[in-house]
Order: sequence, then C-alpha cells, then structure tokens
Amino acid sequence: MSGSRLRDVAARAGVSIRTVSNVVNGYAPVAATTRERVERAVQELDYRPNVLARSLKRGRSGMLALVVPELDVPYFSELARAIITQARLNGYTVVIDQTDGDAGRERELILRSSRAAVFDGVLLSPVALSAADISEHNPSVPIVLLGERIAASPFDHVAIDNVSAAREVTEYLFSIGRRRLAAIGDQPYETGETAQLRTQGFREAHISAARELDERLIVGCPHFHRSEGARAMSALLDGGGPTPDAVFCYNDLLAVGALRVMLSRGIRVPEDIALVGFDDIEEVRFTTPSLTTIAPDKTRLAELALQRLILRINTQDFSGPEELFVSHRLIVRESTTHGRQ
Amino acid sequence: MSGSRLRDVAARAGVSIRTVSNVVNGYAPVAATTRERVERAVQELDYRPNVLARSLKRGRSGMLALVVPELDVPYFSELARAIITQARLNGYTVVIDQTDGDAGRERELILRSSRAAVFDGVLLSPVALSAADISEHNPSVPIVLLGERIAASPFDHVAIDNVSAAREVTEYLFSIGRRRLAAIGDQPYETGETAQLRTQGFREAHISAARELDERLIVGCPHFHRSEGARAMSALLDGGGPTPDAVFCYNDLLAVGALRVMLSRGIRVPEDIALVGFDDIEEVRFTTPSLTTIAPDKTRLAELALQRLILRINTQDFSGPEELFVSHRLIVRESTTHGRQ
DNA sequence: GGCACCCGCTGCAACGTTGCAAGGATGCTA
DNA sequence: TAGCATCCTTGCAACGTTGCAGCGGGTGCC
Repeated sequence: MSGSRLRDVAARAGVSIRTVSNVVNGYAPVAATTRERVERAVQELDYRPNVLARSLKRGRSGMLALVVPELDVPYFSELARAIITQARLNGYTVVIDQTDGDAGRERELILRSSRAAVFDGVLLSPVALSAADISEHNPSVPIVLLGERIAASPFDHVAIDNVSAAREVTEYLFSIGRRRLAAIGDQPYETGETAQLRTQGFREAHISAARELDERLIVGCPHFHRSEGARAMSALLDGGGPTPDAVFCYNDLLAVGALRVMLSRGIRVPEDIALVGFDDIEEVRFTTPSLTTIAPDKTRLAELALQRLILRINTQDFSGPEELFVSHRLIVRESTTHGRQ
Repeated sequence: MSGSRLRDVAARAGVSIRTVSNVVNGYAPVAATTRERVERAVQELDYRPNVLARSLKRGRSGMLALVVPELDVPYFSELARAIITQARLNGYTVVIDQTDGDAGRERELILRSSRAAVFDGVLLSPVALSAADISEHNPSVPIVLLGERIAASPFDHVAIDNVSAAREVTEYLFSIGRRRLAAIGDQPYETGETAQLRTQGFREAHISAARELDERLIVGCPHFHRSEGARAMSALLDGGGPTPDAVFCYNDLLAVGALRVMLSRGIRVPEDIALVGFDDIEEVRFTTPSLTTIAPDKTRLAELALQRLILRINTQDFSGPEELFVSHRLIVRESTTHGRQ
C-alpha cells in the first residue's frame, strides 16, 4: 500500500484533500467525527506525507547539514551523534558531509553546491575556510560554527573556552610537581586558531607561575591524528632539546599516539612523563594508563549550536553573530596520577 | 543573489524556462550560442537548481538512509565515512540515522517514518529487526543489509565470511602454540547471527585441529563495547574456569576492554595471554601492544553495498535477494607476536 | 424572527522543476 | 522555388503538498 497520496486518503474518507491535510497537520479545527474518519483512512492506506512536496510548498526542507573534516575521528563522530540526536528532538534531519580537511571541498560544500541550497541551516566545523571565502560568496542560509572559528566572519560560534582549559591543564601539571612541560599540537597559521588559543593558555599559565618555557617543547601538528602525535613525541624525545616530565596534547588522538611512542620506548607514564589529552573521547578511558583529559560538554555544545541555528532559521535574523561558550572540566585519570593521589 | 529560479535565468538569458532546464541538465541538444548565454546568466544570478522541486518532479530524491546502531562506535563511523564517500561518487546524499540499538526505533525508522518515504534506498545495519517485522510492514524502498543479516528477509546482504574469518583466527592462534583459547562476544539469540557465525568458526577450527574446547571459555556479550570486553575478561579470569592463553574478541572494542583488564592485572600480552580482535579499527594500531585483528575490506563493502542498492533502485527489481561477500584478512600485530616472529 | 458570527470544510493556485510532444527555424535537395 | 529533414526551442501540464480566501450552515443574541 505504498505511495498513497493526500488525494487517495481524501477519496476514501469522503472529504476534501484540504481537510485531510488539516487533519494530518493538526491545523484548522476539524470535527471529531471527520477527524476520526480521516485518521482511519490514513491508517488503512498507510499514508505518509511526501516530505519533498511539503518542503517545496513550505519553503523549508527540515534538513540541516553538518560539515566535518572526518567522520571517523572520534571527536567528530561523538559530536555528530550528539547533534543528530538533538536535531531529531527538534524535528530536523541531519545530512553529514565530510571535507577530508580539504579547503576546496569545504568551500564547495558551503558556498556553491546546489545541495547546499536545500538545507535550512548548516553546522560547520571549519578547517580551512577563510573570511575571504565567505565575503566573496556569502551563503544564503544560517551557519553556526563549531569549535574552530573563522575570523571576522558573520557567523555564530560555539566552543569551549580554550585558553582557560589549556591554562587549567598547565596549572594542574605544575600542581602535581611537573616542571618541564611540553605541548603537542600548535598550529601557528591562519586556520589554526583553536590550537593557538591552547598554546596561549599554556603560555599564560607559565607566566602566572613564573616558570620558564623552552620553545623547543612546543611541537606543531598540522593534523590532530594519532600518527602525528607519535611523530611529534618522537621528535620531542630525539630532538636534542630538554626531555619534558609532562606532555600536554591538544587532543586525545595526539595523546594516544604519544603514549604509544613512550610505552614502546620503556618510558613510564606518568612516573617519567605525565600525559594529558583533550576532548575526552571514549577511547582514552580504556588506554593503559587511562588518560587525563579535558572534557568539553558535547551534549550541551550540540544543544546550544542547534538552539542557535534554529533561532536564526526561524527569525531569519542574521545580525550580531555571537560567541557562545560551553563548559568543560578536567578529568584526572591514571596518565597523571598512577599509584598516587 | 540567492533564490534565483529557472524562471529568472530564462528571463535574463532571453530564452524559455525549458531551455534553461535543458542546459542545466545537459539534456536535449542546445545551440552553442544559446548554451553560452544561458550559462552566463546562470553564473550571474548564481543559480542553483532547487533539489526539492527536481526530486518531486522526478520521483527520486537522490537521498539514501544509512541506519546504524551508534555512530560513535568506530567501526560504524569508519563504515559511514566509506559509505558517504561512495554515495557521493554515485551522486547520492546520505542521511544517517541512529537506532541506539533499539528495536522499536529501528522498526520506526525503516517501516513507518514519513521520512522513510523520501529515501530512494536504505542501507541498514540491523540490530533488532526480525523477519516478522518485515513481513508485516514491508517497506517500499530497496534495502541492503550490512553485516548482520535478517533471517528469511527479502533483502540483499553484504558482509564478510564470518565463519572463515573466525576459523582463520583460531587456526592462527593454534599455529603460534596457544592451546586454551577463549572467545568473547557470543550472542546466542535471534538477532546475534554474526556473533554466532564467529562462534561457529571458532568451534569448527577446534574440531579440525582435534582440540578440546571448554565451554566456560566462551563468554557472551550483548553489546560490543569496550566496557563489556572488560567485564567479560574479568569474568573469564575470576570465573573459576581454566585460564586461557589466548583470547579472541568478536570485535576490536571488546579487545580494547579486555586488554585494559589484563594490563591492569599485570598480565603480559601476548606472553601470558595472546589477544585478537575483529574489525581493524584505527584505534587498535596504536594500543600497546598493538592488536592483531581481522580486517574486513570496508571500502569494498561500501562499494558493493551501494552498487547493489543502486541497481535495485534503478531496476525496481526486488527479486532474488543475494548474499554478497567481501574479503578480509588477518593482520598480525604485537598482541600475538611481541618480540617474536 | 432576523442578523451576525463562527465553525467546519472546501477549491483554487502556487512552490520550482521536468516529461511530453509539438512548434518553428534553418539548411539542403530536387 | 518548393518540399523535406534536421536541429533547436517551446508551452502545457503535472509531481504532492499547503496558503489563502471564501462558502454554507448552524448557533447565539437581540
């Protein structure tokens, strides 16, 4: 019984198409008996509204795009899950697009694609989009940025306070007696603002504590993957600089890579070197040692981002982009406290 | 310049709407000069086809649904990535739905949801759907099953040969001198066919090798999560049964959980107990020790599943569901060979 | 008893696109 | 020059739905 239309239901129930529509949408007042008759016809014919036609008529598709670099990076898949769940609660469907960290693809998806036009809004975790791109082809739908910002862009932005978080991590490491801290993950170029904020927090905490900071202990990483964490850690150990007694990685994957290198070299974590990550992905609760990390409130982040996006969609008010912050907390695990505390 | 329609382009180019449509779609023969004029107008107005209207008219939405239990389980996010990529290559857009392993939700999504009607096809990684559900409300779009089967259902099914894979693992463990093998992940009930096939392979290999199998060494797991792997491993060690010298986990997450338990108890892997997983998720290349595992060809799986689904969509031929197999291989890493081989 | 009002229901048109089939122009041949 | 084929272009209708405005009949009020 698939493919029945409003028309068919109307015929069966002996009412007009419009009335069926009203019943289905709960719009206008409909007499109880009529409603019942229509509902029975809907049941019998297994009628399902054609979302396409409805969207076309209404001018809204009920679809949101979630644009992320890579879906199989745990942070993004956990975020995607939260967002899909939230979106469903708000009656929206989410389409996920992957940019593979490619600037061109990102531009394409947001700005030019014909598919872009069908979305009521976009949640974007930008990697390479610059303000210049935006001003050139300004997109027609509301966009909310997740995590990474785009400087001087007219978009709302939801993230945690990266400077504070990094400062907390650093202060915590000092507080447990570590003195030579390394940082893995700096990205000193335009599209790496998040990383830069973390470096900033790292630096600020050093200054506040009146500790010296050896620049060789800050290692850059163009991508936040496990393999890069391993590479960076090796570089740190073999680079000829001072050996740190604690390492702060800008995300958990980097830390996993770093951990692997340390363990394979017989370095004890945390006895010889303490380790801290960022994101609190499920994976690092099960590493040995389990990983101390910063846990952003992902659920809240999804909630806020969606709330904001939907607000923009409904009001069509694109003015005064806002910076929204989501709370985070430091979760202490074995990689900084094994056997102690 | 957003929101321009075929009509606007036609007006600007001084041709009929129909001709613009022909140019945009590359349909009928169009004179070079006309084409050029239209294309310029398209550029100038930044025209983008309205996918909704097009879909409505054509009777195809160009959207596929990917239904998975949990997007943040690495196997599924890696699979999702592959599928989204493949779908894009074929001109399709993917919408991901999560069932959270809930039977009701799964039923809802596939069979009743009004949104279901908008998809041209569905890729389903079933958890709890039974043949009874299907026959009751048979869905109107083609469905291809990924991984888990639904017994006696009329759907194509793409998966690896689980029995062979499990047998290979088991034979491999025997070949490196292990004698008391445990298996974690059995699911001896209707919706656990995949797990049962792995158990079957595990058993068959024992029989072929004429080894005895202590039933206490087969531990069930309703969900394939890290925490369950940990629980199962603890049960194995504390259960009073024989202590295994090798453990075969039915997926990598279970193995990660088991590994954590072993390491925290001071058990050496693989010296005391060897460990094998299943799925080859990125994560287990970086555990210490790295994990020996079965690697299904996920890219090929996505490819095959999509090819099959698109075939069904295009032919509207729902007859003779097929069983398609994807190759796999055993990847040997440290968790079975540390220091040796 | 008449009038105004409101409830419940309806028809028409349109959202932006494409399928169909015919229309018009052009060039070539006889 | 007429006739025909070819090539390009077009108008109409429809996909399934909802916005709008309006219509008829019943009810309440004066």
